[in-house]
Amino acid sequence: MSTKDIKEQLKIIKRGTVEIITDDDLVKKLEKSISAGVPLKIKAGFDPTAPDIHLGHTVLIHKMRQFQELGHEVIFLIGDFTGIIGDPTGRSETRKSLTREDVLKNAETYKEQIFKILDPKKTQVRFNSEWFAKMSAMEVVSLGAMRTVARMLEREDFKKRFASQQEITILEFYYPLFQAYDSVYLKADIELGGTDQRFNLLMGRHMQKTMGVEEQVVVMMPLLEGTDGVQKMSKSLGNYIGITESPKEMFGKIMSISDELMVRYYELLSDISMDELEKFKKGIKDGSIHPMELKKRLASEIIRRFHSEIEASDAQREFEKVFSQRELPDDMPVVELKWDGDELWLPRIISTTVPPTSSSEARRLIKEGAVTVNGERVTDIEKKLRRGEYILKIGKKRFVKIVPQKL
RNA sequence: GGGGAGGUUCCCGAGUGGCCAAAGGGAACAGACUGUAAAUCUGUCGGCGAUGCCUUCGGAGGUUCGAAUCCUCCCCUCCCCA
Repeated sequence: MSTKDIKEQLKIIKRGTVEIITDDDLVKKLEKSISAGVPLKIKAGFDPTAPDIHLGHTVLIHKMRQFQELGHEVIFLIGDFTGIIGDPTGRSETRKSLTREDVLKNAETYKEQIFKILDPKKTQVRFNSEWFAKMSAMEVVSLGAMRTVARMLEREDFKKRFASQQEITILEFYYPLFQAYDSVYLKADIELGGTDQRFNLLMGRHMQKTMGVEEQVVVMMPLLEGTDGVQKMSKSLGNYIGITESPKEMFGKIMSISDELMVRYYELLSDISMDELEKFKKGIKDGSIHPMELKKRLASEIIRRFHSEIEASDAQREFEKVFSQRELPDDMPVVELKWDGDELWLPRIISTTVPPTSSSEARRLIKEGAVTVNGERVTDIEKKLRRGEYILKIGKKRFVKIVPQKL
């Protein structure tokens, strides 16, 4: 059990949150927990639809870790049952149901990844099919009595779909009810979720109250902005940093975020304390700390978590070498090139060795001064190269080593 | 079942007979500035050894010297009425 007092606990719990419903209930729960020496049950549900976990998903997991460190009991709930229904949240159209096999496969991926953040020994992994699979029809139907259709239609996405005459199946109406029942069954003290989960989280409170279980406190976390700093991180927007990406890619992506976003990432993804973060902010303001140094530190911390200490420092060294000192990277793709005659036209060489490039594209790049051959910038689109070895650099980050194909 | 709107290059979206490889915005890619910052500014943004040629505007035909634009049929999406 946590030795920290309520004030300290609250400070940690509130870090990065958007809203807590309600603060008073949270304080009461903590008081009770401390006096009785019983940890709180923290529940967070995950819909096993996303095998590609990115940093945005880890915000919640990170918050779970913090609860774990405070000595509370963390339940990582995999919604294998509800995953088959498909959460309609945020969808403008009916979601396709996943097959049972998909769900289980994705759940495995989740388990693999979350323990890079959570302590496996202190984490309960549960599947909600555990209780739903054996529920009687009677019980299921009775869940439907929990809410009226009018209340259901208050939810923004349902409202929109209903108004625009798109279909909403009764099955989808059941999703929030099932999620809420998870909280009832587990007797959750706190449920964590993103701001987009508001309706479902509150449904949990409602159902617990109705069914005579103490109401859970709802802790809502923000949806992390992607690398563009504006829209939420998502794979479809291409602004994500996946946690299985290579250390090199991760380092590069993190270094390219804005300073403001870096502060945000520190708050939501880093282990450093808020006090330390305050010092950082001051340092940036008065110029005593260079933001770039802090960004490197952040990148390093994140890579260490998902890869290793060594890979983190390698990634940093490589980054400094290539981008700060403008030297060549340790390894670059080597392409064998067949020379038909003595000389080959440079745009031709580029289009055949740098994958998504046409010769038109290559001409443009040359005109724009983006192309370097053995360190020399080339701006003549008529340039030809004699048979031999060359190192091409296209833009800031694309390198290719050309070697003649053996005869 | 009846009525209406529409499908355009990665996305949004103009264009309604030649001046259209197709406005504008976004994304992306480059260059400058830097800290690979972000922001900003500038340029590029179908293909081709190219002041020209080829392929693109839902699909298939047709009219025309000439079509993304007009006609016919088909496919798809959305809205209204029942």
